[in-house]
Amino acid sequence: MTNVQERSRTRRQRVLDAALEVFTEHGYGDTAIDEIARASETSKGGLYFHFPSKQALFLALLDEASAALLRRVENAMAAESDPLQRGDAALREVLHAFAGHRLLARLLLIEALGAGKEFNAKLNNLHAAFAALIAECLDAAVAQGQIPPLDTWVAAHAWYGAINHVVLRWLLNGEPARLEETYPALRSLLLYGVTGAAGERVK
Amino acid sequence: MTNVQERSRTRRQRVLDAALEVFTEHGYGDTAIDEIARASETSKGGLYFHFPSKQALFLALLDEASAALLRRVENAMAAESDPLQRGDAALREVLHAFAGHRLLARLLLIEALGAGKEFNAKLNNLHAAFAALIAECLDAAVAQGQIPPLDTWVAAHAWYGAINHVVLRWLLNGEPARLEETYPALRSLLLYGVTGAAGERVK
Amino acid sequence: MTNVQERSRTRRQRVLDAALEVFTEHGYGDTAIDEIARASETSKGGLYFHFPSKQALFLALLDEASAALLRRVENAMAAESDPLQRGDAALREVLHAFAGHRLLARLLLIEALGAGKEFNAKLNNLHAAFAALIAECLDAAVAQGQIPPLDTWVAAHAWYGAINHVVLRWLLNGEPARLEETYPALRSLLLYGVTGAAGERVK
Amino acid sequence: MTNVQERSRTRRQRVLDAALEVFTEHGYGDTAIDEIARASETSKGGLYFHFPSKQALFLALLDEASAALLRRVENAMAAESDPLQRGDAALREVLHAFAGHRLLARLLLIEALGAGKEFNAKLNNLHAAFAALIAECLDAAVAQGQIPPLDTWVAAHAWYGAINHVVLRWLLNGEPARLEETYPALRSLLLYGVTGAAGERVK
DNA sequence: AATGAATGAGCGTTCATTCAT
DNA sequence: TATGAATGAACGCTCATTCAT
Repeated sequence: MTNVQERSRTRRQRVLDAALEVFTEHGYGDTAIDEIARASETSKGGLYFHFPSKQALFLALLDEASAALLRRVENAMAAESDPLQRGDAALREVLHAFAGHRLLARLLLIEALGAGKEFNAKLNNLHAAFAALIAECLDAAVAQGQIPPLDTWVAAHAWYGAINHVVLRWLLNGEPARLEETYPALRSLLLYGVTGAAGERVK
Repeated sequence: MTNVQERSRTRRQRVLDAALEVFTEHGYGDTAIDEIARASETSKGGLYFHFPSKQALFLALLDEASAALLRRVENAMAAESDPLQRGDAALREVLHAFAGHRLLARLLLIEALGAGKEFNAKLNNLHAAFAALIAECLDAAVAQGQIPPLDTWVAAHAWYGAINHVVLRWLLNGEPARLEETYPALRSLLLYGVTGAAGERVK
Repeated sequence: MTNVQERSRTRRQRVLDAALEVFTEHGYGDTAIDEIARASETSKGGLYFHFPSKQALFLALLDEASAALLRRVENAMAAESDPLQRGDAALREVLHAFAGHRLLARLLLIEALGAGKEFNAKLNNLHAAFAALIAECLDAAVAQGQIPPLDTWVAAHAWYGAINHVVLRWLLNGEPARLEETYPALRSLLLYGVTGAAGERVK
Repeated sequence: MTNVQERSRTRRQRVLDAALEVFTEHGYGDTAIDEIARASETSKGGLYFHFPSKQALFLALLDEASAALLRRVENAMAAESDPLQRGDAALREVLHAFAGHRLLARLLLIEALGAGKEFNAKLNNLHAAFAALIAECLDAAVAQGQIPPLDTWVAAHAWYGAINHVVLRWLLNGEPARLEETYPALRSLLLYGVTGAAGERVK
């Protein structure tokens, strides 16, 4: 990689970093391009050299964030072979990722939703990819007879929604203080529901 | 109530109705006050007579929508005496309410989130109220020995989040075509988790 | 006319007057909307209330100027019955109008041309209307046997072009100091060409 | 001339060619330097090596175009010895030149006018040079007794204006389809005016 | 000679809000 | 109560120009 490319990548990344910070602080609509330029120690023109529009910048951010989250979760799942363990790993990793990167959480769970219809496709992709990961585990678990057959589409999305909402509460309300301590309760709920079924616990 | 007051209320309500429609179509940030004025067959000045600001109008809308949703769910729950039945009724009613009033769903699940920090308090209230309803059922069920003890805060929010996410998919992606047909799968998941525990099913 | 309409018309007219002045001083492209707003003692927003865009404002100006010029010339022609006298009156009036309203001349002969393709249609209309007036005279003169048959389309446009160019020199170069003193020479040229034909002069 | 100088000239010329094309398509104000750079397969920096500013580039273009037009007309006139024949040749050649090089016509008759006051001097030079050529013929014709005395300043400019306007109509309106077929009518009008004086036609 | 990333002033347009009527 | 003309701050974006390489 030449120096020029390196510097270019540096600048581009600086803009993305600043954009994440500013967008998640003020929201898409209330963020001025000038703010991002200032925060990235660039000029407005320099920013527009790397990103053709505010929308494109936000989109690039969503892409990056979605990919990073998915990568982490996929890696965590790859370390497990048992289907339900893989689902468990996904849950743990999502909580861990969001807990460790509050801005990423804000971006994906809050700002992307209200930013406008243009961004829904990106969100759809993320949701679908996540649900696919979860559904895959569940299907495998069903195939292995670990769990009874169920509507994996609904289950996968409900699973993801349950996690998201808990994260959302943490983001909006600061409750609970440590996001990851919700893990046992969430795990239990998703595996056994509210009726518990203590006697049949897997593993 | 005098005729004047009545007319005033009529006008005010017309504005709220129009605002719901326009806000949910374009989003908070991309909605111009003029549009709402036009849609409610009022003038901009007339609108500002009834609501002191755009923010206040949106807030009033959130209030109204939240209250309406809560009222419906509370009524549905009041008809049941068994704790888990009450939770079941809540689930059914939320799906029913959102399925029958897509704009309400958009407003509460999408627009309110991204509209800015000023509206988070309202959302917090709604989430908290909902979680309280659910947690109350669960606590009662625990007290009656129907279900084992569990973290009702997490369970209540996860429950609500699971529903919301399924509704969100329906809003963003049109999937499934009929929202309410997710009810059985959601019910089963929330009660028994993915492990099913068919033998212990309540009711 | 109510007071409100009157005030509105006043404001609108003030903007048009200021726009004529500023556009003709700096050219379309180099004129900032702020300048026009300042010159018309209005706010930018107020200006945009009356005209939806810079282009529309310029277009309105062209419309007004074209119509005013045509009206003047038509009136001057209406006072004459003899075909060639009518053409003569047109020539005289155009010179008179431009001499008395330098801004109008600049607008129609300079700024409108270079302002962009969007405005060519307006110019085409003006040129066509003018040529039609002249061609009409010439056709009548031919019919009455005053002059021999000729290509009236070319003659009419050449006539108009000859006048315009002399006005243009006056605008760009200040030569001659008094525009109207070119009238006799122009008249003679248009009627008899460079060969003069002194013996056959009409009238 | 060294190879380097040659290459430089080549590059410079490529820029001028591209500039003519782009300027006449979009107008001076709406043309971005990037477009010209792209069209000339150069970089922005490379373009600025050859021309110090956008204005200077346009000016150079005007210079080149004016000079080319004048050269052509002067050559055409040099082939004739009779004064009026020389004027006739000028008329023919102008029509021929513009008909064969539409971009040159656009540049000189449209874009240069509206591009701003900075370019008026160049236009003045062109107009003056042209008028001088025509006036020279006319003066000679007067001296030889071919035509009666007349205001050669006005006649020369009116002559040029008449031609220009016909060309302008062709540029803006596409009328007539073949510019050069206006030649006979223009020639007759300029020589004999609308009154024709058929009996006295020179040549 | 040439490149293209970077600059930053400037522009057209929008829109929440005000206020005279 | 209601109207809509008017305000003005703010914003996304452009582009001529510069300069390190």
